[in-house]
Parts: sequence; C-alpha cells; structure tokens
Amino acid sequence: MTIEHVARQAGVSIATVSRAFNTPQLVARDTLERVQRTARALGFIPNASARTLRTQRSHILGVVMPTLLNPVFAECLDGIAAEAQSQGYAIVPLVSDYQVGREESAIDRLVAHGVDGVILTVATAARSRSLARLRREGLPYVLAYNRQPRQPCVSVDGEAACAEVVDALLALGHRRIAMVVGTLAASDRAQQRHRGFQRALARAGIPPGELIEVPFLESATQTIAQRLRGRDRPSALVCSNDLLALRCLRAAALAGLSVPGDLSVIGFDGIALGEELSPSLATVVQPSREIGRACVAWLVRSLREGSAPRAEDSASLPYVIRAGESCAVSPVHGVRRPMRRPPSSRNHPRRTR
Amino acid sequence: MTIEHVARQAGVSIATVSRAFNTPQLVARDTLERVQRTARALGFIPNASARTLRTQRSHILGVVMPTLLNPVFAECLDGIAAEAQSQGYAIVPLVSDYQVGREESAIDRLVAHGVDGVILTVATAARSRSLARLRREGLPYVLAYNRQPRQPCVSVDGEAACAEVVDALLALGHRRIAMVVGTLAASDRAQQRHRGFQRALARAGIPPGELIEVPFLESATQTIAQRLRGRDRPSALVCSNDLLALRCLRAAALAGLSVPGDLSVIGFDGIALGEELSPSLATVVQPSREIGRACVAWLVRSLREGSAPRAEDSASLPYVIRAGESCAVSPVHGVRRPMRRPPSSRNHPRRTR
DNA sequence: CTGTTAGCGCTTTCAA
DNA sequence: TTGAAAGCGCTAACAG
Repeated sequence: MTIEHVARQAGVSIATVSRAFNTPQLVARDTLERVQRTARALGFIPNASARTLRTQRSHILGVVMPTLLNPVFAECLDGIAAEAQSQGYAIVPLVSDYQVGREESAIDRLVAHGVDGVILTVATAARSRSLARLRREGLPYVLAYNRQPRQPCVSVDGEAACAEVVDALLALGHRRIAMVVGTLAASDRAQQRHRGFQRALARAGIPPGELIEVPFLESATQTIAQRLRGRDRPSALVCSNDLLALRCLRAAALAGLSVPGDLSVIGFDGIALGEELSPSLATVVQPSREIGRACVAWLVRSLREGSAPRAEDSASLPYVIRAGESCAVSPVHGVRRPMRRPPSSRNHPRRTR
Repeated sequence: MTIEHVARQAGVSIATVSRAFNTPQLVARDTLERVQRTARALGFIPNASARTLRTQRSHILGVVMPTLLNPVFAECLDGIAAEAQSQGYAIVPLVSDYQVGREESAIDRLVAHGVDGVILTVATAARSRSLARLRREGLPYVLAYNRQPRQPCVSVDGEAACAEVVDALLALGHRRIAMVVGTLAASDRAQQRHRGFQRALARAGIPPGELIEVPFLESATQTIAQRLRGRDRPSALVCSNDLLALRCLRAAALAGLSVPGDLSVIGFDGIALGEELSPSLATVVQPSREIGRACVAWLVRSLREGSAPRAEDSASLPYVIRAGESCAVSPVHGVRRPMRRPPSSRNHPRRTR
C-alpha cells in the first residue's frame, strides 16, 4: 500500500497524492476529495521512514529520564507522551538509572534513531557531557527539572521552595530541623534544595541544619530510623523527594515515633500517592505533568521555527506547598495540631499562602 | 555523514561499508578494520530511516498501556525498556487511559510509525478491535497482563491468586470478606480476580462475597469509608489492585478503623511502594518488570524467526503472596498478630496505633 | 493545478 | 572478496 497504488487508483500522479496529504490547499477541490476517498478506501498509511528519509525529520522526540520507578518521572513522562501525541510526535524514552554513563549512551542511541529533539533530566546539568554531545550533534533539547542558567530548562525553583518550607517549619516552632537527601553529589536538584534549606536557617539566625545523606536506597529506612532513635533527634525532616519522605514516615514508625506528634515530615515532588496516605504527606508539589507538557510544547515550537530552545527562554513553573497530616506544630510547643487542615474527608489540595 | 563519506575515505565502495556493518564475516579482515577505523574516526552513525526503508524493519516496538500513573505499568514499562534496549530495539509507548477508543487510535499511530511489533495491555482481550486490527495489519503482538486462551499473553493467574488470598483470609478466621474493584466491566483482569475470589468462598461453603465497585477514582476513598462505617462492615478487603488498596487503607483511617486491628486489607500488583508504608501492604506480587522483559524477549524472538507469537506459547509467570502488616487474624478471633512474619527489621518495629 | 523527476541513505542481488 | 546498480516510498523542485 503505497502512494503509487493510491495514485493509480485515483487516476492522478503520485505527486498529487503527496500534495493531498501535505499541502491540500494546493490541490483542486474535487481532485483532493477523490484522492482522500481512495486513500481511505485502500487503507493507505504513508510510510514514515520514507518520509523521514526524504525530509530529514523523524517526528520523534527522544526522552531520557533517571527512572520510571519514581512516580515523579512517570508523571512527567505521561505529560510528555500526551503533549507529544497531540502535536503529532512519537517519543522514544530511555532510562539512565541515575548513571552519567547511561545518560551518554542513551544520547548515542537517540542520535542513531534520528530523533528530532530530546527532552531529558540529567544528574548534573552543569558540565554534562551528554548536553555537550547534543549540542555538537546539533540536536535541540530541553531539560526537565534541571535548573541551570546556561541551559534551556523547564523547572521549579527548588531552592526557594525549600527555603519556604523551612520558614513554615520555623513558624510552627520547629528548631531542630534536618534535611534528608539521597546522594547529594548525584543530583544538582538535591544540591539546590539543600542550599535553600540552609539559606533559610541562616537567615533565621539558626546554626546550619543537619544533613542526613542516605546513599543506598534499600537501607535508607534503617539508617533514618537509627538516627531517629537518638536522644537529639530532629523534630522535623525536610526530604529532598517524596520517596525519601515515605521512607522517613516508615522509619518514624519503626523508631516508635508518631507523625506528626513526635516528628514532622515534609517531602518534595508531590507524587499523587502522597495524598492517599495516612498521615497524608505534606510536600512541595511540582507540576510534573505540566513540566513534561511544557518541555514538549517548547521543543516542538522551536523545531517548527527551525531554531533550538534558548536558555534565556527557560520556564520556571510555580510550585505549591501542600499541607498534609505529616506536618504539624513542633512537639516542644505542646499543642499538636496539623500544619493546616485536619484530616479532611473532602481532600482537596489546598494552596498554602 | 553517510556511508558514502566513509567509503570514499576508506577507499572502498559503499557496498563494502554496508557489509562491514551488517555482515562483517563477508569482508576481508584488513578491509574490515580499515572501514571500522575510518567510520569511528568520522563519527559515522548509520541512518535508521534509510535502513528501515530498505529493509522494511524499523527495530521499533510499540507499547500500549492504560496509564503510567499506576506504578504497576510504570514498572512493566521499565522492564520493557530495559529488555528492548539490550535487544537493540527502541520503544514507542502510548497511553490509552483505559479507554477502548484510545487503544484503537494508539494502534493506528503505531502502524503509521511502522513499528515491527506491539506489546499491549487492553481493557478486555476477548473481542478487542485493537487486536483484530493488529492481526489484519499483520503486526505481531504480545499481551501483557491480559490472559486469554486464544491470545499470546504474558500474565499471572489472577484468578488462582485471588482464590489463594481468600483461602488465607479464611484461615485467619475472616468470614466477612469483601472485594473492592474499579469498574469491573472495564477490565478483564479485575473480572478474573473477582471470579477467583467468589470461587474460593463458594468452595468454602460461604455465601457470595460482597463486591464494592468504585468507578470514580477520586471519590473512591469516600465511598469505601462510607461502607466501612456500616455496622455490618467486612473484616477483610481484597482489592483488585494496590492503588485501590491504598485508598482502602486511607478509608479505614477516615472511618476510624485500625488496620489490621479492625480491618485487614490485601492488594494486588505488588507495587514497590507498598512495602514502604506503615502498615506495609499485604499483596499479590506480580513480577511486573519480568512481565515486560518477557514480552519483549518473546516478541523479538518471533520477529527474528519471522513468525508471530502464538497463543499456545503464552507464559504464565509465578505470583507471590506477600505478607504485610495490613493483614492479620480476624478481630473476632481476638488474637491480633500479623499474617505471616513481623516487619522485617532487627529492632522489632511496632505500628503506632 | 498537475505531472515528471531526482534523489534522501541504505541494503542486496548480480557480476566480476 | 569487492563493486555497480537497482530500488525501498516519499517529497520538492521544476515545468507545463
């Protein structure tokens, strides 16, 4: 089933059939209708590789994410898939597993597959060889979540968000606030969030907060629980992502602490599951699906204009600090009430401030 | 950078360069080395669409899943991506959002993109128009999760699993066991699980169990909570998936019930997060990543043999019933101890109640 | 408005 | 063991 069958059947040349599909305004009304009718009757579907070979545009976008097992990236990919679909692009997702080496080989594969552009989240955007490669290859790209002044990014201001979180905790009377992160060196976002965390403490005239780094995900819960058993345990934990926050919740349970009675926990990401828990998870909500959509929209727009996305046009999307049952007034203040609203049945996410 | 540049540079014909990449055994040793060396030096990457156009094989697999927001599918996709990558295939994932119409249009897109084969999970495998279309189009496919005798499937015996779950609950003294499902009509898997549920009850001489159907995901928690406030509430809930089970956990909290003290809850899927909760979620673990891998491996094997996967070769992968803190002896039996093992932790974790 | 034609980059006979 | 040449299906000048 090629363009030629349709042409013969409709009694026109193959060029006309091609035009009927690509520039219908250049085809006479009745010719157009006849071609469309026969094409449909024959079940003709244009051959993508032939088109790609000829036009040098594949209408495929590459996507590189650390993992799909963290819902935050799955949500983002969902947004990417939806927007790509509505823009007539297909996506080829590759997973880097937080390893720089795999980020690079993912780029290789995408180049080989002839994608038109790439959306990616890298461990560290500054000095990334993957990005250098992309630039060398002339492939337009947009970073999702990463936030670097010299790069085209769609992100959220994690530093400001974490500072705001600390301010809120201070207002609730917390003074022993610790931050829990994965491997700090492996994520520029975690570093930025940590910076915001320390900045807010400093601004309040409080000594630098404790940093609990839990490199090995499997054992993280135990490590945290151990720390929580100490006499000098923190009264609030700021986590650099929601998965970590869940582990903190679990660690608190293992350590015999009640949340938020003995310990407040706040996450970062806003994965949907957080709202379904008891206690529900307080967190900084990133609009992951929107981040994905925005990346695609921007990339496709640039593609159409024949330009590459420019760092200056980077988008900073708004975050929302979502109150949750996991966060409340500091226990030393005696009063124990949730940070904002009580466990409500009509659980509508509420913007704080 | 085409094959021709390499040829000229290496002083051979383009045919030789092509052979060097595709059938190296047909090229003289030193010619081969020379070609490889110059290809590498020039950073040559073969053009995928040209190759596809010529060979009629794209080395791309289409994937259609209901959603990526449910971790069970994200995990499966992760397995698909990993195996595809190691087999030299790229994947194009599309999301159907549990809508039959979108399943069908996803297939259309995949056909248009010229994928070599498709891996998919459909709402109902029997009488699916999508599958008919695939067959008509001559596109090989494998179903993931769906389980139908006449189709090539990689799945788990959900009916047996649910029966086994009910047996276990009966052994724990439960008699008022209800099943919670989404829209039953929209998922053949939920139907199969429900069948197993009822079968086990019947076999034990117990009247048919209550079916709690919660069509609208957002309001599910409320609906369930309402039911749990009834005087005649069940003592155990068998959920047709883990996301639903999480909502049941939340619903129990809203209804003022303790889990597993007042109510046992068991899920289905085995999403990773379930183990991180307190109480941890008892569930039927499907090997989602393996299901994904197996689908790809099987499909690629058939592709290499030039055949389509046959229904008779369908794989039934083993499930595991994972004990969790959400499931315990029926309250009427007085004794409250976990279903199997205590939370695996050295320092005897205790649920805060 | 429509047709003719020259490739896009690669694989694969067929000859040498 | 290598090379020449014929397309794979489509788009985009260019002519008419």
